[in-house]
Amino acid sequence: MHNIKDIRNDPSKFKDSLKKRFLDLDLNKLLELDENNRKLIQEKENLEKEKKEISKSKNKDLFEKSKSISKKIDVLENKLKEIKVNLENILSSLPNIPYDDVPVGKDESSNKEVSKSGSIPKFDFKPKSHFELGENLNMLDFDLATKTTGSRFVFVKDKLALLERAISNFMIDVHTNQNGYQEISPPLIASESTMYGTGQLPKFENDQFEIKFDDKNDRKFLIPTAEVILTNMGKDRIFHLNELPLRLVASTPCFRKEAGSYGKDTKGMIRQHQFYKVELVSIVEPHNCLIELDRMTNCATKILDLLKLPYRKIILSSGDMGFSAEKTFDIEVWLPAENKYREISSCSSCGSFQARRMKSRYKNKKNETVFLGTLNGSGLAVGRTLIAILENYQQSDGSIKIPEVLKPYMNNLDKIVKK
RNA sequence: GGAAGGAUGGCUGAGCGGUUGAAAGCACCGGUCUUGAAAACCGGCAAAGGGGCAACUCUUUCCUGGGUUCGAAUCCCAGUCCUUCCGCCA
Repeated sequence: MHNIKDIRNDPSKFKDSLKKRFLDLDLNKLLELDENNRKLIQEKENLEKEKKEISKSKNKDLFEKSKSISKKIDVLENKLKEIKVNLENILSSLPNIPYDDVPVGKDESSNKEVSKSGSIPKFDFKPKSHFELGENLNMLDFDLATKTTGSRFVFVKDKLALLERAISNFMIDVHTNQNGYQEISPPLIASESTMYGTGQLPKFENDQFEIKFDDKNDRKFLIPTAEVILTNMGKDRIFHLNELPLRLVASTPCFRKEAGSYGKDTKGMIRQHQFYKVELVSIVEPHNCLIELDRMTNCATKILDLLKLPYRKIILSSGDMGFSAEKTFDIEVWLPAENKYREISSCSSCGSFQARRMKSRYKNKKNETVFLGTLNGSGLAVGRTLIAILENYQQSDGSIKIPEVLKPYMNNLDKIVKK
């Protein structure tokens, strides 16, 4: 959410910065509503002042007049309510403004590689895809999931289920013990206002799974990422300076409809309606956002370093970034079967964009109340890490070596082999 | 699901029809003192929005939404959430 004052002060600058998002919108309606809003506010305030003075004077002769003022105020209030709804509808649908150093471009083709790390494994056989490997081991079962649930779900079984759990535990341990994050086990269901706070609503309702509760006025959604629930821990709150930075980590299932991506990655577990993800969230003073973004990104890549998985870091172009982000680094892991890098983490700074939506504030050094900065990043997507391990650690016989750092989490198992 | 109590500023907590935006304490910020810190003392300190270059000023807000009244944190109605007790249950 943007501050209407910023838009009002320099509409053309604001418009230009949204052009980086390839949005050419007409701000006139917004500005017109804003002006009208302020005009009516002034009228209303004058009446209120008058009314206040009458009641203070306790002069009975003026009481009738006060009543008639009340009626006028009622009319104005109704008009204002309507304007406010319209204003907020427009404002809440505007995406965040890309930070200065974000490459401008329409889509992922303008993303820029920042760095590369790790060595790409050489195979003296044709590497298999994760779903071939998993199905041959009888440890990934897509057909069964289709039967019980539907498409884009999977049963992970036996030692791969253990591996999935190990990955998750390993990552959380690194983030809590070495990276200074506090572990959270949050609700997996979020209220409508919580979803609004991080920017999933109102614009992206179609991507969300809504839960049916008895009370129809109280809408609830399965979280599409722990970012939603963790970031909203600061909702409607004023933090003390000494509580910052707040760094949170959670491993949770995520639920996404992924509407519009049908036909993409239909095979395997790259794109599922449900997947586990270890999520990092930082709540910081807004001027520290970009430093924190680098820090967070390093926390994520550290996991890949420890797992000895090759990856690259890219900066997303303005057109490819998420709605709430001002700057995003994606980390892509090497997948031998696809012979390319695939996204395994996405770390974003949202500046004060989300904080403004959810009224998440703190008292700064000068004792002023200001909006916080929020960041979120995957550290990492568990399902995709499983895929990357399957593909990068596969052996010619179809078995899977276990990365050194995961062995303690897997009863010191060396290898996953077919029974 | 049944019964009772409650919701006030960053926090604790008074107020229960008329300068109450709201006592007091804590926290926080500034200052005096101190080599420095602590303690002590003095001062400041709610948010949102409008107007103004600014100093400043106005309006709203005591869970939410209605109502009574010239006037509501205070009275009435509805709802939400919390706490305690009982029942049920992983």
